[in-house]
Amino acid sequence: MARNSTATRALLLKAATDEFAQHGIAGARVDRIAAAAGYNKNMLYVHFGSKDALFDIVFEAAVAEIVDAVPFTADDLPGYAGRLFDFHFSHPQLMRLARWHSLERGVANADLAAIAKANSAKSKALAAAQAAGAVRAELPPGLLITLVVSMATAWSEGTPEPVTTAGRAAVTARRKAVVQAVEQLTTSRS
Amino acid sequence: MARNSTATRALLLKAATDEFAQHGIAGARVDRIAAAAGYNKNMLYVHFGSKDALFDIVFEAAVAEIVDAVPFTADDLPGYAGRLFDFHFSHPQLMRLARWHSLERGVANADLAAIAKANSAKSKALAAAQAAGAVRAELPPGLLITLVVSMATAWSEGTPEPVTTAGRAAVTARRKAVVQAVEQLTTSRS
DNA sequence: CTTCGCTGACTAACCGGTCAGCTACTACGC
DNA sequence: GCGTAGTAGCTGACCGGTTAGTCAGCGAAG
Repeated sequence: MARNSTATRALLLKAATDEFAQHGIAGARVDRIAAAAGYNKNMLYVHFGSKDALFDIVFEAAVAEIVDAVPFTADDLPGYAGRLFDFHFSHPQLMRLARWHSLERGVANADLAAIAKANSAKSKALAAAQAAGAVRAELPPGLLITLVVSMATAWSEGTPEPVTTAGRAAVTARRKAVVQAVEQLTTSRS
Repeated sequence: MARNSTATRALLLKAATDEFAQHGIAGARVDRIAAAAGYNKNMLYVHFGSKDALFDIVFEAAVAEIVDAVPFTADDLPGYAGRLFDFHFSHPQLMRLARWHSLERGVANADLAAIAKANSAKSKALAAAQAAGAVRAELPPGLLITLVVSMATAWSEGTPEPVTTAGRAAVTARRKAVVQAVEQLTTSRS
């Protein structure tokens, strides 16, 4: 009953994010999204055009959220890994979204350019840090970044951990292991 | 026209593996599987019962193939990582299958037991290797295994790399990076 | 009274699953 | 060797439920 376009759009987007994160593109149901948001299905088409277009919008918003929530620090890779770990742990949906995207959409040419650009910026910063001696230079910067990200996200399966005491302890142990491993990859041998 | 049950079953299973690897459970189409195998859709139901049951069978076969194709060697983690990398590079479907499974099926209780069992066997072997001084003991064995596997599979997105000279070079560079990284995690500091 | 936000009802296509029945192969009586 | 009955393998046609997407129109706000 709000009769407010921007608020409606936000509610639909939120509901769509949940639905896509849980079921993917093929498994998502437009009716379910509309119902969860408390609107009629048609509003989705008024605002976003189609199911596929909606997924694109949802996904881009998620990526933007990740990118500016955890900034890249070339001279502190362990810290970066730790923050990435934390973010994905507290936002399991976004990780699921990314995985659905890679499976159902593949890596399109348009994405490749964006990824390459973002990656080369990070690589360049990391290469500089390596040249300055702040980071061990044994691994090529581009590959090192991928390995670090991979380890930081190794445990994010989308299903949130039970919040028991034991569960929490396991999570902090994992976080510590990730940070420690990245330290071993980036610190010069004594 | 073969009129041969076992051969038919194998053909259907092959087609189903391709279809599920590419589209997941929700995105897979039974008609497409049957057509790809050169049979009528009904054969799928005669042999496998339902789409979901078919996926289970496909998935279990894939897991079995991975497990006995690349054996775990606690005292040579870099080698294990390299072999895992190679296998997933040459069998991109199986990795996709595993990812579809984790997204669409989640981690069910039945799986948890099997995973825990397989993991604890590996952990135990790795802990022994660490105690013997063959592997650096800085990281807990269970966590170390996950990190290693995660790095070894960091690049398997399911889309096979173009087989250009440049593509091949990039792949070998990645493989080298993985092995090297695992070495750094497992070799004692000099 | 006009416009924006919104709804309920509808549809055409799709999709998993079923069923009656056809066809080729086998076994067996002669 | 030869019909013939039985059966396993297989097919095309069908069905009911579901789903993305559409459309005409209603009601509130300015």
